[in-house]
Amino acid sequence: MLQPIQRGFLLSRHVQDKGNNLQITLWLKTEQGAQQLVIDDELAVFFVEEKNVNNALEILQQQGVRLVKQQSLALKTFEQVAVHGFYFANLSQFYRARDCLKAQKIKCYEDDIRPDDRYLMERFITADLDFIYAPELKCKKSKEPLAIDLTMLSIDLECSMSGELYSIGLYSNNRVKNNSCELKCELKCELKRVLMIGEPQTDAASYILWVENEKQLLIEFIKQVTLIDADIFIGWNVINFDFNLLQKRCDLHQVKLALGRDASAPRWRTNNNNTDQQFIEIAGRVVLDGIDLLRTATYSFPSFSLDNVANTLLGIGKKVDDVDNRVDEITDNFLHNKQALAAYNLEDCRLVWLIFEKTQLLEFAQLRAQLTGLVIDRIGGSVAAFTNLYLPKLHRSGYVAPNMGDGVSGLVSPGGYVMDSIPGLYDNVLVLDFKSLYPSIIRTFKIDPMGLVEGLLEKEQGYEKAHKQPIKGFDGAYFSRTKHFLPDIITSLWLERDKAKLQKNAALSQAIKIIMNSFYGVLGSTGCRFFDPRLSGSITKRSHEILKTTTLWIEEKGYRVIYGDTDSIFVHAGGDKTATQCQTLGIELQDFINEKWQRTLKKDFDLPCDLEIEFETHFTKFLMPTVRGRDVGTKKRYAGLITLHNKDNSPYQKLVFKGLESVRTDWTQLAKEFQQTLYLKVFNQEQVADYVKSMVEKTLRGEFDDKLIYRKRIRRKLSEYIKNVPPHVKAARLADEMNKKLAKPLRYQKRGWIEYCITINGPQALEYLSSPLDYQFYIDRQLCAVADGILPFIGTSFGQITDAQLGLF
DNA sequence: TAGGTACGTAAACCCTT
DNA sequence: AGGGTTTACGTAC
Repeated sequence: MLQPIQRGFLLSRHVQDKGNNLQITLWLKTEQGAQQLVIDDELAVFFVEEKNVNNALEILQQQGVRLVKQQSLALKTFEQVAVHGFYFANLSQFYRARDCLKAQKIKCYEDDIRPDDRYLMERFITADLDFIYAPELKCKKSKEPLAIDLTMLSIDLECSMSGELYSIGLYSNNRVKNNSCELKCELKCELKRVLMIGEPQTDAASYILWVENEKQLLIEFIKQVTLIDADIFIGWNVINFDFNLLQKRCDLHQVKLALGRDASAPRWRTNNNNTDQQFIEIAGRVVLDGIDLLRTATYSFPSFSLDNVANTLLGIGKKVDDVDNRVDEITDNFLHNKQALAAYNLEDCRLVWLIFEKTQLLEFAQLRAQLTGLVIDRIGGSVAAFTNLYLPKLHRSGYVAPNMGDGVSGLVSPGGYVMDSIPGLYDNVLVLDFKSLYPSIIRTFKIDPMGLVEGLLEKEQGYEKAHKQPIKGFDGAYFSRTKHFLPDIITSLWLERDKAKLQKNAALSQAIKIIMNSFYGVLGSTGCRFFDPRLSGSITKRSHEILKTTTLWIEEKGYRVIYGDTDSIFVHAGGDKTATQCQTLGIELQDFINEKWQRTLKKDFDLPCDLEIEFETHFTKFLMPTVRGRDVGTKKRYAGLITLHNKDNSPYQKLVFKGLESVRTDWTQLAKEFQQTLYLKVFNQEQVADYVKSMVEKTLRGEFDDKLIYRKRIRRKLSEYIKNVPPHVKAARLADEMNKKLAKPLRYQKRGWIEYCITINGPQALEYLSSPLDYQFYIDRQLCAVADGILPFIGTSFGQITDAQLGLF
């Protein structure tokens, strides 16, 4: 009897040796629930150049490595050398073979591709798959993305300083599928639970579940997890902290941390090269960390503390205490006010949940998995994503992929082109941007690893018909007009992104944008097997040409280009224009440039043009500062005023800062507020002298003491600052010396960030501030530096204004 | 369990005097 | 003491 085809979303994959064979385990979420698929007839494979085959076979035989089969294949390397496939029954033979051959300098191709990844990749399976038992298991890519809901569970631990658990919070608010009701009807089911060690309190909230001791807490947690049976755990630093601690406490009490859907304990992996990053595998479940995922989605915060992120994204204010006090407070609450601790515990779980909802993080992660084939909990992975998408296509065109390092040569490819700016205080500056410039260059000029190989062959062999001539790149590169993949991969992503934008699906649009932009970076990264500076160089050098040529065209029309960076051009429209005239001009320039590029590429390359510039911003006022203390214009630092409209169409002004002190986290609040107010006054042609003077006076009077705090990252271990000891490191060392004296934990030894002030005795950490603040330092280094960025453009300076002030005394 | 380069600024460091 | 160079950080794109 024919089994029905089932479909599922891939939660995790795993490969291991079982007996003498490989076993690939996939966990899926299907509409009927979670399901495990086991594939055990796969072989591991790598490829060896034909000329090395006999030698390789001999070596493997000598070493007693068992080869299942070896065969000639219709595959060749980028150097056009034929290869044989070497197949192995299990991982251990595969790895031994690889090591033996490597030791004998015999090159193996694709020997770093794990069999589970290869199994999925070669079937073009990313995240959605169809499977059938007919009678043995068969998997294939689902034709269209599935709409399978994954359920999440937010967890958070509270514990003592030394890691003894107090309580565990659980929160979820998953959508509930309701089949009896129309599609529109969406039900949510809120779950609140805090497992708390202690005597049951009769008046306590009903979500508190009292347990006797730590061991019971762990057992109850496992029970709850099994009962709730969520697909995804979420939390804040949840792997490195919460799960890590759970594992330790379970080990201590000899409790099996049976969180897997098959009741297995987690598998842990550490990052061998650097960092303390740990990876966790739980059978049939996934752990997603909010911090990592926000970073992957390109969110950036001065601090990724839960308080700060919740505050910024949700506007939910929780008091931001100092760390020591917080730990004390938790312990104090555990001893005297368990209900308060439970509420606090639950609230943190809920905040994480709300952040995931607000930023569509789960949807983002799911879409990324569907588009790239990366597992849903993967951090980073641009290179792997590229490989997943590219490798199977390459094989079907008769090539094996090069190894890492194959593409290296003496060449270096440049980055984006940054124009020299023309400093000044301007009215009406228009900004035009090329949309996704690098991806559009890849599309237009057919930049592609295999395309480069084929293009060079075509060039060598010569083609009579002009239209078949490969496209000239840079550094001797030629790209085939017809044989390539990347341009088409980008084109289809581009179309998906346009759809996503139409549907206002921000998470999808963002996921696609990140993937498209990562392709250039990957081609220029030596960590990628397809790295070749001729590829990245043909992208960036073309972008230089495009930016310079576009600038020329605008100038030929009689407008002055005052700046440009990588894909943007800043045009001075002239001070005599109305807002409407500026809008019209912006559109006019945009259309003119787009049309001209179409014609130019047709003429020069016989290519359709996917480049597209867009008029994006009209600055009514704009400042392009000079480099500090010099006459030349700066790069990557500017400010401007734009006019926006409320819902009722009433206009309001918005200040924009790029690169300047206002947007730098390592400048004081004083400098930032001063800059914003001062720039606004200058843009609105108001008097500034009184304001500047009053800021100086108030600073001296101590009115701004709470705004004089520097915040800076400590990017290395404290002991690694040897050649140079910057102020923030001085403050950190002093603070930890104090901590040592007071027998408190050291806070700054391993990376992190510090808040400090400059006192008359030098830098001191905020928590050990003992000397008076050095007001003159702040006036010179923060107020003066900010003021002199703009005041010269209205014919004055900080010195001039404050000298006059001193003159009065 | 490998996306990139370009750039400005502050302060420390180092050398010469 | 002064000036050039290096280090560290954060940012634009």
